[in-house]
Amino acid sequence: MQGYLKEELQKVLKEKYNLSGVEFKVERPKRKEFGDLATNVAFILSKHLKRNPFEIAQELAEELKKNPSFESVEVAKPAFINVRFSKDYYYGVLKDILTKGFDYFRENLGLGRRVQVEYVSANPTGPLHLGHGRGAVVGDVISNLLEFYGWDVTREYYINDAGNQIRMLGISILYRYLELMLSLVYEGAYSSQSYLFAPPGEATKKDKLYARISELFREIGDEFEQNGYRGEYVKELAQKVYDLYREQILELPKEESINFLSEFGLKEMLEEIKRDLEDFGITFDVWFSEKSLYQTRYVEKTLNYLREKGLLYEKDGAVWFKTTEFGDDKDRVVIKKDGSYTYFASDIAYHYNKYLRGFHKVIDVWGADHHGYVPRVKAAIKAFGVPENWLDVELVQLVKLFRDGKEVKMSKRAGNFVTLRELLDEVGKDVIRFWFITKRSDTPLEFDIDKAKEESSENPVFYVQYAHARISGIFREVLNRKGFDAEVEFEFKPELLSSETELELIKHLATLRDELISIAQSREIHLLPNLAVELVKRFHYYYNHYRVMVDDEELMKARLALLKAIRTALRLIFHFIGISAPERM
RNA sequence: GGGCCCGUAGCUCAGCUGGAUAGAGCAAGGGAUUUCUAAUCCCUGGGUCGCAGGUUCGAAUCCUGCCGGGCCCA
Repeated sequence: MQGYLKEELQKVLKEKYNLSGVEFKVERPKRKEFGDLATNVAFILSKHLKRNPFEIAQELAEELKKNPSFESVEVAKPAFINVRFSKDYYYGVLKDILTKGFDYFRENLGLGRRVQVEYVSANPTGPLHLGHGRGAVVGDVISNLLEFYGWDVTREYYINDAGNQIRMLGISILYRYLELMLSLVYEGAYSSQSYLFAPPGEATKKDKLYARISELFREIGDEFEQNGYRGEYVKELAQKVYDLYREQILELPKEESINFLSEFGLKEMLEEIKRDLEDFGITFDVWFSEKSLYQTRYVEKTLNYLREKGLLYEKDGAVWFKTTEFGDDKDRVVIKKDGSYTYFASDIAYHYNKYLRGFHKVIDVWGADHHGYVPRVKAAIKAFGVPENWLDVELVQLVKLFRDGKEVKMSKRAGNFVTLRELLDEVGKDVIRFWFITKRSDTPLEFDIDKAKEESSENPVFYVQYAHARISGIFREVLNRKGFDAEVEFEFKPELLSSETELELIKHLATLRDELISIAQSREIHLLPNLAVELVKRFHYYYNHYRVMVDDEELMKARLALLKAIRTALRLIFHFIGISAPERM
């Protein structure tokens, strides 16, 4: 609808003033006296043409009036042009939605180009917390939108499996495992004959166990105290290790046992993360391992490339990357004094890898605590000669959880944060997904469990889903009582929908198409819940004021057609948000 | 100390590439049910858009300063 009017205006500008590429706004006025759409084009033109905007508006209006799709074209006060579309235009829209379904709303914005959305990418050293969950939803919804609008989307999770934190996970598991073993030895789990008796002059097996436990405690105790992961989940992992391997871990040399447990923990955590995300409706096309960048020498190659370009230098025993040449506020270390690579080094390599994989665009969804990181990664990209806007970073702020009006911070499992799983089990996927995108993602979100759960009847998620269930209910009843199946394609007379309410509803659907497109372009996904509520509000009003199942069969069919179109739009929005469309509630 | 984000109704938030009388949900008060699902609808009240300047035909929107909150870096 907006697109249509814009095109028509551009044609007029070209013919009448020989102007092209003029940027102006076409939008839905807040007050319906101002028509279906209004444009500020005359204001813009007055600057170009150096003429009175009101006169220009009048000239343009005269041209537009020739088009039968417009019922009226008026010029208002300063110089707005208010356009009203004809009924036939709207009836055409309704027919279009019924025949094309989702495709009515589609527009090929991506032109099949490849885009990568990287999101979550949480360290696999603990369960996902709420912040990760928000990032997960944001990334997923963006992906859904881009996919629908013609992009070839790759959803990717970057696994930080190379750094010291994985070793620390191993140490933490080992520490908890030692605690577990110690208590078992004390409690007598190792008190059978074979453990208690030994040939004369030799220590018993039990004593040996005890000595080994003490030895390992001494060796890793400090490290655990300083940097260990303390969440309950580490104890669970240790228990799992014990269930599988009993005391065998003690028989390994220290480093070997740490490596073994690191790998074990990594694998377990990743599986858990995968499960949590799947229950959240989120799956990835690619799980990209940081470690693989080292194994394939990608980091090395990338740094060599930079070195050849003269962008690396040594200072204080470390290797630095001249990111300041590309807009960063200071240079960054890529190889530390001790010869190890920084995270930044592998991040550069990762993004170089993304570029070489041929993505036309890359969107990184990051926690907002990484915002200081954006300039240096962008700098790296520029150093590769890649256009800066090739990468977009969506920053996602924290989620604060409230219960009984108080902030909930602690979780037994994670130690610090409430886990996504805990919230998922308590309030369910749909509610979380909906609420997590109701606010712009770069500002902190407050999530009130009581509102999300206990007052579910007043919850916008249910409000919106209820509309879908109601429509489905009507279709069921129409089939039951009248034997008419509205699910299959049927003929109808749109002109029977002649009331103001009905026409407004169709208009709204036409507008919705424009708004969804604009959301996909700007990625302002926080507007999606609003959009759903707006549409549903109109539907509920309609439901309460008009009966669909009426004796006049033609009228009934026309109204069913309208409901079907509404349901199509609703399902599409639900699909974007990733919530279910219930048949009954 | 430097940087980023935020401040709009009692609460949670839209609106911010300048545009017509600043919106929604919740909460508060009143009303609608022989119905295709009342998890609904209708009505009412509620605002110095943090404060002060500036830019211009016009500012919640752009600029500057200040106040308050969050985060990152040193």
